[in-house]
Amino acid sequence: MLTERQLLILQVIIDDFIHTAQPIGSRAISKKDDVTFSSATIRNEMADLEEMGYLEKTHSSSGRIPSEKGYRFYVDHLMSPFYLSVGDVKRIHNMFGDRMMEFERVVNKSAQVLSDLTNYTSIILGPEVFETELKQLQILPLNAHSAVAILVTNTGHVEHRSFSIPVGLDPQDLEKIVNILNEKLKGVPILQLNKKIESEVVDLLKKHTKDYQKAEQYIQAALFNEQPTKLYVSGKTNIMMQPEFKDIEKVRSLFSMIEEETQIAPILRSQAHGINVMIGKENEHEAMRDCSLITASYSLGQQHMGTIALLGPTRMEYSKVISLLNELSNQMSKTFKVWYQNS
Amino acid sequence: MLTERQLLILQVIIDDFIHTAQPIGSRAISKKDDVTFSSATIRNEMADLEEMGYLEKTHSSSGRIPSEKGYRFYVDHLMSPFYLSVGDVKRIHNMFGDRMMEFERVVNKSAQVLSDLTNYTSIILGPEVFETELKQLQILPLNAHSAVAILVTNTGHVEHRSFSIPVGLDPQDLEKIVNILNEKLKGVPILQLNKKIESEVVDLLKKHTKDYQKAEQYIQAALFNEQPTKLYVSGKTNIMMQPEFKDIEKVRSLFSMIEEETQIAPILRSQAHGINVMIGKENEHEAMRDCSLITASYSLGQQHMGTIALLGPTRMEYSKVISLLNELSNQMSKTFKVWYQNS
DNA sequence: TGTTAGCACTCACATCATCCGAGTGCTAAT
DNA sequence: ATTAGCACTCGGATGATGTGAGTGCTAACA
Repeated sequence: MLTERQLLILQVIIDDFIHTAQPIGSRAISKKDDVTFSSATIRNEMADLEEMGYLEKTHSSSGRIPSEKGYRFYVDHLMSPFYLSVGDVKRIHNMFGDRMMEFERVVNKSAQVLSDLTNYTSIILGPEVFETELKQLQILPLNAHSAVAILVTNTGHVEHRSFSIPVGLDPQDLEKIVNILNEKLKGVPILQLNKKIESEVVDLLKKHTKDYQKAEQYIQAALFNEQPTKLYVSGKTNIMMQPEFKDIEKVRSLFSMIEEETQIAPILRSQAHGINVMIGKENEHEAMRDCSLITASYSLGQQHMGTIALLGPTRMEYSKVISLLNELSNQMSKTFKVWYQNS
Repeated sequence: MLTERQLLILQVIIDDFIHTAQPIGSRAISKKDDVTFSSATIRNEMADLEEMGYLEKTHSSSGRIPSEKGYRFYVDHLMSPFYLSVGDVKRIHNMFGDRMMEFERVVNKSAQVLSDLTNYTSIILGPEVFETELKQLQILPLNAHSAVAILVTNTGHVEHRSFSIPVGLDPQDLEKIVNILNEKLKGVPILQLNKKIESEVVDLLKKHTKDYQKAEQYIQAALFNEQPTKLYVSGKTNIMMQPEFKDIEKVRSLFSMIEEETQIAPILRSQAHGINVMIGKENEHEAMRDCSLITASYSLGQQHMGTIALLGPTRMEYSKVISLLNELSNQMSKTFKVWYQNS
């Protein structure tokens, strides 16, 4: 549909615009090394490309800039693969080589490195706990009226929650409850905890404890406070360095969205596995009209765990970002496999 | 030193400027209810106030705005007490009334509410663990080569860390180590953990375990990964709504500072107990040149725990902010006392 | 002697005209 | 089919001009 020459021109324009953020004119294109034809020819071709919707003008006599359709075409067909520098790859690998094995830390660090390497904003959706299993439950009284409940999963994820001890609960019963819970719940997938408790634990509790009501209350407090998926964001200030975000109102609306977990988390969660690119208005959220969002998923075996994303202007270094995300998500998946697969 | 009339004029100017962010002229002042004298008189007085350094002009024929010295005087001598609305007080109290007793949550929520009530940015420095004691240490193997260490303090604070099990460490020894550590370290203040281990635990370990080297390594990994004090920030976008922050470069430098824990934490930590007000250049940090920072401390009994701060433009509602911070820090101290004092 | 009315003066800011140059579209020549 | 040439467009920079809010100063007044 597009001639070789048109492809070349489109590619030159996008590559250039990604780095300069300036409209590019026919004369400038004609000076590029691999362009052999004159500026007049280029003007004609550009007019055609504009008519087809791949290019835009900022005003009637300006140079051209890529349209969103142009970016989409670029990403799908035109983009040349980006070869990560040895240093960049090393930085990614190093995060996993360390003895620093805290899950949360690795993810957090990943977000930092990613925003650092790209100068965009990185957002990582922490692992969903769905398929993980309870490794151990512990309830530790702190004093007469408060205690802390600690829940460890087989992936090394730790949840803890302080709460008041229901007045009048027998300390003896406390211990019994914990023992019962541990015995019955160890190895149970987190998602099924609730069902399991109803089906097998409740009766036991009734039998062994004086005050079942209190105990029930107790368990509820300890286990079932909502625990939203963690979101790791890094490099928010990078956004403000992009020339397309000189306008503070734009930045503000974008920031509010990112800070609101309930806004951004579902967007990341709804992305398909693998690499996804959302360009400009392809993002349904108002504030992301002139941003692109690139997402990659990471997993534990077949099990999808979470999403890594980079947010930047539509004028984004797609090629580099995609390579980085690929590298990181592979590395994460690989590492987590080693850590947890055979647990 | 200042006449009654000058005090009145200074107060009117600051009160007005705090709300409008506009320079205020003699005519406007003369129209205020409690001002009885003419604009010409006011002009003379303003000229004097300017000479004394309490007021400034933005250009030679503009109205006056408060100088930093003016704000300082206002905060120290002029400010009328702010009576919090019943609703606001309720919102603060409610946070503590709930069964939601997670320490981190209360602090986090506090930051949110604070930024919400003021439209400034709130920063809370989480509790230092200095004087808290180790309640329990637990090491839980997840699989053949990784484990999670969990450390609980008497205040219900939980730290956890995943790490690799040194290759070749005998599982038998693992249990022994944990037992020894627990026996010897229970009740020891966190700060003295290291010393205590050296003085009492090391010898025991040498005696009871086959491979002391490995064990040492193990303990190091589990306990002494740096754990920076948590920082809770909320309402960053509020800054961008202030007219003095239309300039994106200003916002960016401020944001970078806030996001960098190593920058902002020491500043908060170094504040004296009670309420502190830092106006404009009184803040040594470059990016805070035209901000004010108001801090309040919260404590557990006599023991200082952490700092609550509000960051806004120098044109800040000092009176309201101080009242709110007072209310919150008192409430926090009071609540924590009930929770942990008699543990 | 303190207060006030009056007035000339200042300066930011908005508006408007002008100029410049990068870039286009179109036409005609190659 | 390509390209040189040229008239045209428009954003952005520069400068002149007017307006109005606000000042400082002087002189009159209580």
